[in-house]
Amino acid sequence: MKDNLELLKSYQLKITPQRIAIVEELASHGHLSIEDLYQGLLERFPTISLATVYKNINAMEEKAFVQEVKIPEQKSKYELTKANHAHVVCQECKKVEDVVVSTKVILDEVKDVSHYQIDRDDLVFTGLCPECVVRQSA
Amino acid sequence: MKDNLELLKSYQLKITPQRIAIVEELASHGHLSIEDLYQGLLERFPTISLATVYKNINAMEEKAFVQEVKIPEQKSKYELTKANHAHVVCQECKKVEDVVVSTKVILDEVKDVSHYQIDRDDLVFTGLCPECVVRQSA
DNA sequence: ACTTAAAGGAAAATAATTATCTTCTGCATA
DNA sequence: TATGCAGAAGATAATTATTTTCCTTTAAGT
Repeated sequence: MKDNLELLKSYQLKITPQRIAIVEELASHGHLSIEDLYQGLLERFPTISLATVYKNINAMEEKAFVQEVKIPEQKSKYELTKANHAHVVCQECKKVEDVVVSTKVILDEVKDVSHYQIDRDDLVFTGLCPECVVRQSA
Repeated sequence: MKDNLELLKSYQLKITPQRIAIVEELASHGHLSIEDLYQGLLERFPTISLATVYKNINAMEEKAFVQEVKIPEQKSKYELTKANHAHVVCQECKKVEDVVVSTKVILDEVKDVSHYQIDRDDLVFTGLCPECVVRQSA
């Protein structure tokens, strides 16, 4: 994961072992809550402070390096900023995944109906993932 | 607002002056945070407890009478449950409004791409409301 | 290597939410 | 209409979540 170092640098964030670990956690797990991150990092840094996680996530959000994802009925998750995308959430196993869908049609309609100038969209679709669908019907 | 009484009853929520007030606040203001509600109710019930607001909102959410709306960079807002709709948020004046848009196209695409069974969608579009657009360019 | 601004860690301070307990009240029923 | 009770309100304490402070350590430029 050498890229992560470059990536952090390019966002003007000082590179520290804790920050590298946060990025690696996010890169490998995708969507994590503050508590998830803290638990994950504790294994590598037994003395890490919860405040460090908060401070870093806030700093990274500040620099738009990570983004908060607000999900119904769940605590916020964080992900590395990437190309705009929507999220699907499984209400059964709680997993969160990215989905790339075309938003042009709905965006046009929203602009048309609301007369707002839209700069950002946060789309969360909740339901059952394929695995939990079969589990349900079983 | 006589309907509100019937409405509360139909959701098996005991009718109290505080609850009527909460419903009226939500009905007239649309989207309110816990704090907004508390401040609003304080004028009518100088002794109301913040815990009462929390307990009632939770009870109402439980019964699906109200719904939480999670908005980027803001504290959660609550609204009376109504026909499914999306939200537009002005990043300048912070106002939140409902927008009714067709979700069929995007829903189909999400289902197609993710293979999830989708039961719910939470769509939030952020930008500038018409008033703030003109204010910006002025 | 040396310097310094910034990051980490521990703990305290705030904020947000929930729980507990007592008193009060909506409302079903006699 | 009177009465009993489940559930609601209010006050407060207890939890939980998040942010800030303060001091020590460290990344990174010179």
